[in-house]
Amino acid sequence: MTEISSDVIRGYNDTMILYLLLDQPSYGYEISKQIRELSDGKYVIKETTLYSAFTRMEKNGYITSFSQVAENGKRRTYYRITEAGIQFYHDKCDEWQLTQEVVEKFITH
Amino acid sequence: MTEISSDVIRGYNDTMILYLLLDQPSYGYEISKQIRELSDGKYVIKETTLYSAFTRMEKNGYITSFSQVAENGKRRTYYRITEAGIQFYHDKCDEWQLTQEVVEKFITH
DNA sequence: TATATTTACTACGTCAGACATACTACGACA
DNA sequence: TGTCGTAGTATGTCTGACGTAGTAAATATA
Repeated sequence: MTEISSDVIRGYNDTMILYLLLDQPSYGYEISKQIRELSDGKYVIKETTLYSAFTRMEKNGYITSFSQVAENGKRRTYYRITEAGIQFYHDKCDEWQLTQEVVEKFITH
Repeated sequence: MTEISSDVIRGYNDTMILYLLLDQPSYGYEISKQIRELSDGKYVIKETTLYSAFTRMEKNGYITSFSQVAENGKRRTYYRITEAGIQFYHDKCDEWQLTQEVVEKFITH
């Protein structure tokens, strides 16, 4: 079966995460589930990939974090997208269009 | 201006090169020019990226190399795609379809 | 009640691919 | 004479993904 390799999705993990933060803050486990569901199980992000993406994006100023006790009594780290993050996300969407156009020229159907 | 980042194209450099080898053997400089032209200048592969891709793909059995003296009297290293390379290329094309479907869910237009 | 599973992470280390920088060498051309 | 185009090679660094492992609390199941 065809699978999505890490080399291919590399560079779009951040974009996917940011997309899921556009509406409201969220946290690791939730984001992970949403990526799996939205992609119909075709893509499952690794935990280490996800949490290192959070760290990187916070350092880059694309997200901010805050700790909060959830309904279930557990302490979670939530992430909120910043203005810079929104801008970055939109730039990535533009880049995706361009990438598609280019790669398509080298693909046979 | 929007540019294609190396993280995004990563995983498709090999595919692009193989595409250009489908019809006949070719060599670095020529491949490089063709990628630039076919992409309308939107993507220019770096020399180091290209030649290390040749080395990697030869090791993986996707291409074979032979040295030949060209019309201009210069010795060039040509590369020819193998059966395994053709198979790999087609697998990558399938993967591209899948990747597109997945990424699209996280992109706003 | 004991155990397994789900939730929600953190730490550490490795690897591959892209690329920056630099260098070689030859012919054409101005 | 020097620069541009052609056609590479060598070396080393960086980033993002991920393998492996461990922690800990809540919830479901036997």
